Amino acid sequence: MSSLVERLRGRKWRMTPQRRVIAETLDCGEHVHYTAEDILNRASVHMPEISRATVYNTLNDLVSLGEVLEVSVDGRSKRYDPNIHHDHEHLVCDACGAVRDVHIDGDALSLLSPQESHGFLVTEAKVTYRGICPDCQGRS
Amino acid sequence: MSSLVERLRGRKWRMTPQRRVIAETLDCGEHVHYTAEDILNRASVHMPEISRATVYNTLNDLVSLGEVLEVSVDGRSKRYDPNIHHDHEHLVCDACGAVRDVHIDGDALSLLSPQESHGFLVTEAKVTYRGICPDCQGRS
DNA sequence: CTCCCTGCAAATCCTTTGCATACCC
DNA sequence: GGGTATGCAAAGGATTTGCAGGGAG
Repeated sequence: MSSLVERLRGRKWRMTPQRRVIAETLDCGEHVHYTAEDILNRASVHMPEISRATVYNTLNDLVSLGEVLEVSVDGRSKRYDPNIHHDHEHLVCDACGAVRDVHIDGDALSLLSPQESHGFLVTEAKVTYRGICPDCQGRS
Repeated sequence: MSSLVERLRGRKWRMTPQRRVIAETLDCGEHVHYTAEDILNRASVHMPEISRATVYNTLNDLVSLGEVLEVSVDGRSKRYDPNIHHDHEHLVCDACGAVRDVHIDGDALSLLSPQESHGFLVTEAKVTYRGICPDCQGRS
């Protein structure tokens, strides 16, 4: 599977230094997803002048392009998931809010019986697992 | 199952007119969950002077008490679910953001194999179904 | 009578937007 | 060079908080 940067280049997306740094930062967190603020902080290490607005704009562009997924697990900041080409679910730490990808065996869609759909046209099922991550277990 | 208002009375929670109206409003949406702003609007019908801060404070208190669940399905506003005493999952409309409860047959926790837990102490699995609600299907 | 809930307004957090400039293609 | 991404700062929506007064127990 190609990296996000490679895929974007392939789609002839206008590439700028800022956008490259953001895409690379997203790829680094392929299994642990960051908030916009996280991305800004990490990108700033390699490019101190990068602006908050550019990070937000770029993340929204990537979501619109369908190359990155927006994940909301708490009411606070959204997180961004670059790993859209593998089907997966999310595992959230109740202590620190970290989010990582996991793979499951079955299909959660099949757990919903037709009469429980209440007239909705149901297209997707996502499972969110919650618990305490290894780091936070150690800290307790 | 007792209503939210009855349970709160039983827990000797300090009851005020504002809090009663908020709790009753939550109970009205037992299967369709509201945002804080929704609650404010609906409560205002019965009590026009009620303040936004009181609604937010009260909702947070109820979440802390464990009597109401906070639900985040998009990056926008949180929604509040008073139906914590029945195990259930959520069905979200991608068009209007409405959230309602559904019941499923199996258990999503069992879909996660131990080696996929990545060291997390996993305590909960929640499925979020997405689709288009009957109202929005009609509107399209 | 005491404590804490309420309402108001200001503050805070996260995110978006307007505009002039810079730079990718 | 044209069009668009960038950076800054200000605006915007959602939620929280400080403080004075009022009402529940």
